Amino acid sequence: MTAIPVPAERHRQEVSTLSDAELVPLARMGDEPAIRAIIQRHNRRLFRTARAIIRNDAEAEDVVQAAYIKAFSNLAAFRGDAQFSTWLTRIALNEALARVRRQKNTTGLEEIDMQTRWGGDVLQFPSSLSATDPETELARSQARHLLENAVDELPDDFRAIFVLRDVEGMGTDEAASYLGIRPETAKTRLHRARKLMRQSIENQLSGAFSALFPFDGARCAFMADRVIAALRHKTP
DNA sequence: ACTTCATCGTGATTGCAGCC
DNA sequence: GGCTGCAATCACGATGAAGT
Repeated sequence: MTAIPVPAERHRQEVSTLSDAELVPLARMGDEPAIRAIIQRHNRRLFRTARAIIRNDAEAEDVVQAAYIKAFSNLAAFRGDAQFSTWLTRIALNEALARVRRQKNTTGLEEIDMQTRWGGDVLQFPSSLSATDPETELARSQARHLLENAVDELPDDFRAIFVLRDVEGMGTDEAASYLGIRPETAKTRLHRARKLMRQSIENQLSGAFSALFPFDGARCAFMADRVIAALRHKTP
């Protein structure tokens, strides 16, 4: 049995189906469901973008929040020349870069690095596949940590382009314009970022390769027993 | 309707020059 | 010497026209 939507609820549902171009005028008039719809739609991209620059979850959340506040307070400034998402992401990016500059002035880089490395779990990679069993979930979680560590180890410039292109799936030109660099530079940085990612992951896994397909201990001894038994049986 | 081929656009790779 | 950006080139997939 489906409940009949009350007007406010119906408005919320209708609003969630609108395009950004349709939502913006509503948001300008202070329409709360429209503002919520915009936030829900762009949260992930903004967080990832901010997280790529900041390397700290809590800080990235702050940045995204500040970016939304700034954007909704200055919606009149959005002329509609570019996509709304582009405008929004650019604000978050500027906010994140400004915060990094402030941090560099007030905090040692090493300290920021420690916060990042030991600050816990993070950069939300998409988990489109549903969990199946605990082992699979554990393996997926380990793989995510591996990737997140590798991303965190990238130099700032490389990390930004890597996240925008490979995590967010932007095109070269779009990502380059977000970062204010030439597309050629974006390509080179992405290529080198991927190379560094490969090296980093290989380093993290170097011990693991030798442990693949283990065949030792009791299993090995049992095999030896069987071979010897077979040979004894064969020789007269 | 299907297959083949040419064209175009986008991304990947690499070499080289300039800078610190 | 290593890092970075630029430019040239290569590779590949998407798309549309032509032929069967």
